[in-house]
Amino acid sequence: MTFVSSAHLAGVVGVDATMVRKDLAAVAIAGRPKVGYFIGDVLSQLSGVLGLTDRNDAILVGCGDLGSALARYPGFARLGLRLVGVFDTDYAKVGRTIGEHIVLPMEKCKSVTRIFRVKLAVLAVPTRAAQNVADWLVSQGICGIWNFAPVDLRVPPDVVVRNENLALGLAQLLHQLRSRGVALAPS
Amino acid sequence: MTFVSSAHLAGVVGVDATMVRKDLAAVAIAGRPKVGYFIGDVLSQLSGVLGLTDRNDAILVGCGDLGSALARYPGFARLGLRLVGVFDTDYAKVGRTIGEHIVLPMEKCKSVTRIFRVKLAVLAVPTRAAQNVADWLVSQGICGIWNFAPVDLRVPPDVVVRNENLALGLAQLLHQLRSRGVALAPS
DNA sequence: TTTTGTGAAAATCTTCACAGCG
DNA sequence: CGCTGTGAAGATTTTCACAAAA
Repeated sequence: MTFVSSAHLAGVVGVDATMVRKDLAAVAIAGRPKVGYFIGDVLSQLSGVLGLTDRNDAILVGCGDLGSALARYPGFARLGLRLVGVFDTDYAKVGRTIGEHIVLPMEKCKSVTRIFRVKLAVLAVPTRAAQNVADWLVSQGICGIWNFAPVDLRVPPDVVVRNENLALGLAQLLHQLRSRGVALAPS
Repeated sequence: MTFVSSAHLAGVVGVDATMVRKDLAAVAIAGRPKVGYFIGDVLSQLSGVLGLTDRNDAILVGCGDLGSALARYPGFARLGLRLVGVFDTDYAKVGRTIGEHIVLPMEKCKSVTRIFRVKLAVLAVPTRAAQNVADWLVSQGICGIWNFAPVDLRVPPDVVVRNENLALGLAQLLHQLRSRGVALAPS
């Protein structure tokens, strides 16, 4: 089983087989007639395209429940995300161990960011603090923010923000259920 | 400022103005020429379409870091999500207070689900336990699962699952940064 | 004149159909 | 044969252009 057909991939992912072939062709992954696609090729090429082959250094700011969960979240390591520092302003949390990390005081953030040339920050602070922290991070040279606070951050155009929109996800789920006629609260 | 134009909404959301008009028309929100759309209409109608006007009862299963964060996440209440029960199998956690909730033992889940006729479950258990818990929830009559474990759950076709794909979100952010030429790790 | 609402045009995305290759 | 690769057809989405309304 070192080869896989577009039809099989299509079945697993739940899309049309032609689509799979077109997409793989678009990222220059070639298959062989009669045989299919070499699984090694698919995996390595796809990883490359998605940027998972390089190591991705990042800092995590905010070690509340959500921050702690993220620091321990399984699978980030597999995606190449390496947290080179985990920070919180709350001195009660500083020194605590979270997964593999020890919480550092915010004061250390500047030097860690500079030493490791970190460009990416995971933001898991309370909503009211998010914009301020983001501004500060940007001034430190951060140019990518993975934002978990439910607020739209204002950043310069050269900074990329990805909002993890839990509220939106919930709305979509609710809508899907309702469109199937499921009542979510007893009348 | 009780009216808003499609052009203004388009600017805020970052899409074409015609698109805004088409979409609003699709959900039966009418505007008035020269004036625009009545903001009250837009908000109330849109809330209705998204199912945010009804109360949405749900249970939360799993009170680790992520579960705790979710139980406290601001904004769910505004979206109409009401957690009627918060559960964990770990007796060390049972009885603990998380935000407004008290952690209940899994044994109580069955009766709470039945009494409140809960159809929606938020799943925040360790990856290895997710499928088992999901199976059990479905057998209790749950028909919507908001899954935070990084695993594709196998459920009957009448059950709706929404995966909160943190890994995917990260991959997208990394890809965006790389396409802008940002190196995320020093060489 | 400004802004909605919408049919028509343009662009894009998806599927079909089949040549080519092993 | 079975499966890839791809041009053409089909479907859908987005944009354009303009009539109608206040």
